[in-house]
Amino acid sequence: MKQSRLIGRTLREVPKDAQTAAHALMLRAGFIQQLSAGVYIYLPLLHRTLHKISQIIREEMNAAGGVELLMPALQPRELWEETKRWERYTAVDGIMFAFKDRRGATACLGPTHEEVITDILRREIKSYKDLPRCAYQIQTKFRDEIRPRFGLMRAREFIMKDAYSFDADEAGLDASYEAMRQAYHRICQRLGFQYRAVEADSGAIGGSGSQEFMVLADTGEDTILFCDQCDYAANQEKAQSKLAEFPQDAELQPMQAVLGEGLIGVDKLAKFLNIPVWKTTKTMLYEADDQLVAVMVRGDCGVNEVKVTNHLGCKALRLINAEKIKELTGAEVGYAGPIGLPPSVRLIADHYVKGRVNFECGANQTNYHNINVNFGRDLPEPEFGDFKLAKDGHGCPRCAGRLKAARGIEVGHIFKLGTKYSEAMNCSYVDTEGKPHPVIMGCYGIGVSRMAAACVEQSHDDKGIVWQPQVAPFHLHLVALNLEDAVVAQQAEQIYQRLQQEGLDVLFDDRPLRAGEKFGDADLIGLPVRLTISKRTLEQGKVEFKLRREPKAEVITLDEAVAKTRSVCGLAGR
RNA sequence: CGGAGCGUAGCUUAGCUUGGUAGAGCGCUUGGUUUGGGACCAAGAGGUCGCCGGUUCAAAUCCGGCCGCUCCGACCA
Repeated sequence: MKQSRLIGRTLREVPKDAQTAAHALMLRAGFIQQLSAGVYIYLPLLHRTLHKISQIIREEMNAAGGVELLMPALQPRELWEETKRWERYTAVDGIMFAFKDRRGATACLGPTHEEVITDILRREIKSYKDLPRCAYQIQTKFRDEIRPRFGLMRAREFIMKDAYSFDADEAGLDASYEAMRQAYHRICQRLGFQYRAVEADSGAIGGSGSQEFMVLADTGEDTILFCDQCDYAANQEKAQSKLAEFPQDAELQPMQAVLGEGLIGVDKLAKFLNIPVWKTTKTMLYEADDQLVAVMVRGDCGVNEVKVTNHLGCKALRLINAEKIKELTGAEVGYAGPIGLPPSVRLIADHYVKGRVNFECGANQTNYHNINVNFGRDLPEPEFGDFKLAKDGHGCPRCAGRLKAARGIEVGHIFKLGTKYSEAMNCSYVDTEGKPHPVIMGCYGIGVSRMAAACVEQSHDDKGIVWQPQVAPFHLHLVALNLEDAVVAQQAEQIYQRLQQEGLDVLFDDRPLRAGEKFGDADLIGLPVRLTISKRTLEQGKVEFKLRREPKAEVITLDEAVAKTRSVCGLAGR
């Protein structure tokens, strides 16, 4: 492609909306433009990269037994009513773009495609002989995110690869899931990511297994935890952890309410009461759908709302507001405790709240804290479960190691779905005895446009993007100087043709600009190889070859440059 | 959803407090000198100051409404 024909000019200054390095670089280098909040134009350079990423994904999906199709983005409400997800996605979470068409029928722009694919397959599958099946598509998805962020990282319209597997039994699902898991690893490896696969929460979607593929980056929106000794790794929503346990008092002390004004925060509180922080207790009040719930965790921990949501089986869980807290506890925020709550409040507690003798908790009275509280004597034992948020420094749940925290960009997520959709939508098959069974499903997503952003996030310097050859929009940047010289211009054109004949993707900077501007743009765009030709190099019968990731250039023959470029870009030699 | 901020030329912005009909840098056009890391000189083009309404002799500026965009919050019990 001739750069004089390219759409998407480079910008010298950083657009003010850019929040991360990758976002700023994509805007400045002419890869994206914002059309509205969380909606981006994919300019030609990015379009080519998206195509290359998609192609790698296709190859791995096909190798894993997937077949590609393309489903409508526009979906009817009725399908979503079948799985009871319409209300959740519109009214509860509000994540779906929904509207009425001219006939008054309600439709939506698909945020995901479980309903549509299940509809297709329930007409396709009759017998166990029709299984397994795995379908995938690469398509634009729409999600009305609460807060679009970081350019392509969290957009409201984005490109996703979604795959769905259909099996007759659990063993089949396991095999399908495993094939996808391996394909995902290969995709991440081929894209050159520094990444980790982590255990993830499968949430209300249900199912028995789920993993996320996280590209490691400080700007990542998710926190992951991994063991420094074994291979345990999980996202924070899912992560379990062990806490240090402490020797307990031999005797129960009398419970007592202590006045301690304005002690917000467990560290201050523990210091004031002269007790260790682990003896303090946080009691958080939530509204779970229309039920009130109090969650107790040890004072040095936070509540993992995902774990609580799963335990309660509720749709929405949110902290209640200050007024309501006062109404329920009779105290200002900060003094809630388990004793004396109205019976309408369901009390649950983290495992590590248990087993403590003479612990502290809020007294449900402003400025008062109960000390020397004990289950059994002062209050009945609540329901126990794993409700705490795992953190850096906690113990590994599998071994004696410690958990470390890191930030990650979720580029892929694989799920065992089970029969949630197949049962709701009656997608079944008959076995060898003619008995019907619901099909067992899995679903597997990759954020294609997010992967492009992750590539830039992981590979850039102060001058611009440093593309990995396999996803770069072009293999090489042919930068021609001295184009006012007719001989140079003609030879540049010939070299451009020759490089293309060699099977290389070439961006030919044929613009009549000064060297500095051209080199600046080349660094910004970040193609793996830069070939410079000028009066000077052509007089020597050579070209200047430079790798984007290396500081130095060398002057070599065109043949050598072609061979080196092919090698750098992983193309077979000729 | 709650809170905050912003909206002036393609981009980055000054001007707004204290009303008097808009200025800069980059980019763009033309001419000239330059020509391997964003050069210089000269002359230009380009703005309904987000939209609607109000106050006023007069509004980018003050007031109200709307729209758009951005940021922050959802460990505090």
